[in-house]
Amino acid sequence: MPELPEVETIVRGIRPAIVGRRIDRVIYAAASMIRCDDANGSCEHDEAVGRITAVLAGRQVRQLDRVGKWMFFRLEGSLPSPDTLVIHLGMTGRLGVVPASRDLPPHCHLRLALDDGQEELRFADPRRFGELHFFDADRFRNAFESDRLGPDAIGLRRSRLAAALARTGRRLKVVLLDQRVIAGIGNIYADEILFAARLSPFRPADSLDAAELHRLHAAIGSVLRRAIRHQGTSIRDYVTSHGLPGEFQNQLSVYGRVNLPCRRCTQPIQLATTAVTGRSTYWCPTCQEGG
DNA sequence: CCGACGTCCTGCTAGC
DNA sequence: TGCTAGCAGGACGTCG
Repeated sequence: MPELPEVETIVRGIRPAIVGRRIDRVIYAAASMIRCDDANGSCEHDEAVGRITAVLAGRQVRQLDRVGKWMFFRLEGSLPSPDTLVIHLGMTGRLGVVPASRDLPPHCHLRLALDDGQEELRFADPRRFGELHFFDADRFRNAFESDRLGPDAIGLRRSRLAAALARTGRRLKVVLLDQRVIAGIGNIYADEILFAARLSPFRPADSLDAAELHRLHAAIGSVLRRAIRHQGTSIRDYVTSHGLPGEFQNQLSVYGRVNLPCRRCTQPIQLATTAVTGRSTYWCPTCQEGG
């Protein structure tokens, strides 16, 4: 589902509608989706719902950040450690600020009334792979981030990428998907990036020479930025925060193009399902070196 | 350290 | 037309 470009598109869409506004009240929060971390450790579900229901009401959203596929809603108050609401969209999550009068989507797990009650932030997720977290202090947010997230793929330094690749013999595709190494790349963009870099997904990460490393680093930036410009990739579930599909699915080089001619060399695109995490991997054996 | 595989869920679609 | 198996953009855990 949403990878970095889709989450970035949603963040850009929601930011003007939510930053600076007050959460009037928590209309609904699904117990099974919520976790929170505070000084007492991690609490889950029913207890978490009680906590966020009590704490979010009346708070202003000061900032909305993104790291990888995670969104961080920073709330004013309780300085010097603002509280943070964290949302991950999983595979099928949707997020938007909509008029409160609009019909509820199926599987809506979070509803926050904003300001005068005219609008709501809504999170819906049929498959429920998404996650909602709440932290009441920066140190919990920081611990969460350093536990699970590497540097964001946008703005990643080449030296940092080089160091991460040099220390493992895992296949390139697996490493690109590892959120602790680089945050934000998922199955679609891993394949697109490796095609753009002309590197086989099956290459060991520590086998790249300087030119190949340069190509990979450049491809990460260019593919993701291009996808953001096109509002992300809509294959089945993803829509922007305005409910519209993205456009990047029309620009894909390899993902979903099994047996179609490679746009570069016209040879058929290959699909591997079993190798590499059991997920589908699309690539061009002619253009991508070292399979 | 690494890869393979199972698990959490629901909904859509390809194929019989 | 109708049913069902298989598959899906993610992330985490376990096992060998």
